[in-house]
Amino acid sequence: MAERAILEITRHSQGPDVQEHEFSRIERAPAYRLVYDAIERQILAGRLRVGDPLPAETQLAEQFGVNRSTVREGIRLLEQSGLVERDGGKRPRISVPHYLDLASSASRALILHMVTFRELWEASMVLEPAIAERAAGHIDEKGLADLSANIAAMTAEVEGIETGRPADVYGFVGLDRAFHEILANVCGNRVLALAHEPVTSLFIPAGRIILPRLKTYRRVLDAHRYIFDCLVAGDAPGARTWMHKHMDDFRRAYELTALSLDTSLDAASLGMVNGTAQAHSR
Amino acid sequence: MAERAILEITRHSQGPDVQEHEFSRIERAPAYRLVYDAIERQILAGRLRVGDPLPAETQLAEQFGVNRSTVREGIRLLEQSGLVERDGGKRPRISVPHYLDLASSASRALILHMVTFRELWEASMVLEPAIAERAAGHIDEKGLADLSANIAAMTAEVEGIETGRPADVYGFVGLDRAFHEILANVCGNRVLALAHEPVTSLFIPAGRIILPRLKTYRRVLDAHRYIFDCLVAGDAPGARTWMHKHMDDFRRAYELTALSLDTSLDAASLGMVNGTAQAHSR
DNA sequence: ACAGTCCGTTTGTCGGACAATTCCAATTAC
DNA sequence: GTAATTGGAATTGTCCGACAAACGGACTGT
Repeated sequence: MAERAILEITRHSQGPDVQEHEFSRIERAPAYRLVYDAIERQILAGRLRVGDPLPAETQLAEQFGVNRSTVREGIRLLEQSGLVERDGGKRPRISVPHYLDLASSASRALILHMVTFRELWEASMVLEPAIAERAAGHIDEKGLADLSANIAAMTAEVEGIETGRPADVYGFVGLDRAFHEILANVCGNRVLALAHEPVTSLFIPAGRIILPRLKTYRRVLDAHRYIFDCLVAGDAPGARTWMHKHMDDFRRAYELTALSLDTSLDAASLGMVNGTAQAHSR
Repeated sequence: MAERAILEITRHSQGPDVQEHEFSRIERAPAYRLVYDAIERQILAGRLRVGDPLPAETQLAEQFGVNRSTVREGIRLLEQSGLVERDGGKRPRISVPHYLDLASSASRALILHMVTFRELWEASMVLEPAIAERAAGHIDEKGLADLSANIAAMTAEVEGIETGRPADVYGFVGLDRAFHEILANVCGNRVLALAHEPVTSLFIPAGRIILPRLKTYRRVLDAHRYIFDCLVAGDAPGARTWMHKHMDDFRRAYELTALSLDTSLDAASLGMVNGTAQAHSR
């Protein structure tokens, strides 16, 4: 019986609760947005469960009493907000957006707002040591293995560079980022991991500026090694301390490049286009 | 001359680089997504500037060589990702997503992943004191005025409650949230503000659980007052210390409700539906 | 200068159509 | 009996054409 009423669209037709002198702002949302809102509510309320396929477009159109095109536009909104996931040409399925996916678009927004390197560094001085500290108490076997592999790869890269091979800056920065990302994901706190993600993303352009100029590859690797050792030993204060030093190194290196801390990270220094393109191709 | 080539769509038609035995996975992104990618690139590259109106749908359809419906679906993706903004029935305009908008959907994602109160509290113990500390050095006249008004409103509310009036829990939690949000926005660091936003969002359901049970209204107000006084005096360490106490109070209160710190904040316990609906109706 | 009117443009929505896939189930081959 | 095939129904992606409503701007009358 409730089958028909599962999905209902609500035109927010401002009821007769208008004041006498003041008229409340008249709100007209397009139908495709109402479709989006309605389906979103069903998902958040749990009536449409994660993993289930989305009802067919024609069926939705019929239930909502709108055209299929309108329903499709609403579904696009859901798609971009991560609440439905389509895999190839298959039926789109209800899904829970992974918080880290959303963080990548947040970092894009930050770049467009031209945050400065100082802001990035300050935030990382707050977050990274806290994450390292907690990671010492929460890391598991797999996390340690991942970190170990990451350090091994970076070691190989650094030794290659020191024997004269041209540096693969992109690859190195990627390894650096991966190290910090692993830490965030094993620190046992998803809120911190989410808060941290834009920081790692923004470090990529910053790293690409610094590393080729100052060649601090070995120094980065050593810091990672010390942190790793602390994690193995379960030494939370040590992990925090080393991470703190590691981050402060980064600021000093940036200052040595003669770039002001208050210059903004702009989209030109990017890889940004690649970054977002990747984010959408799940 | 470049007028025609400003917007170009790239079908990723995997060239003839297929191996002999292995066929590389053919990738078919739907056209509406290619439209999205193409326009996004133009915006990030700065060829479509913020504030400009988006080209007309028919024009885009013609340039891309696809149907207008397809273009429209692509625009919906842009819309949800915040890169275009439509105000009423007017021409949609290119816009830069405000990072805080994106954070609200991130906090929704966190709820769906059932983060625990402990995670929320830990993250706030890291972020809130750091923000308070920085706010002491950066706050301006307007920020102080906003905080002052916020505290005045909360004072009125608390005094009303203490004279027997029934407590407006929703209103109080809203004021509490606003206080912390103002702080984040005047701390002079947008990365921290972004990282902080999901924390304030998630505190709303938590506050609604705690406050009516323990009636710690006065205690919250006092903490806000102490912090405010430190900000006025430019006392950064003091602001940090009081915020630290304020957050720790919150944990203790939560424990007193006999709820485990490791219970998750679920969508049911919160006006999440309202929250997101509000977020979209900018 | 200002208000009102007219008209082209643009968006929102509708209806229908069709190719390409996917899904599912019955059928066939072993 | 089980596995492979095949055929049709369902579904998505895309296209076409159409129209009402709202917006923007020019034009006009006062």
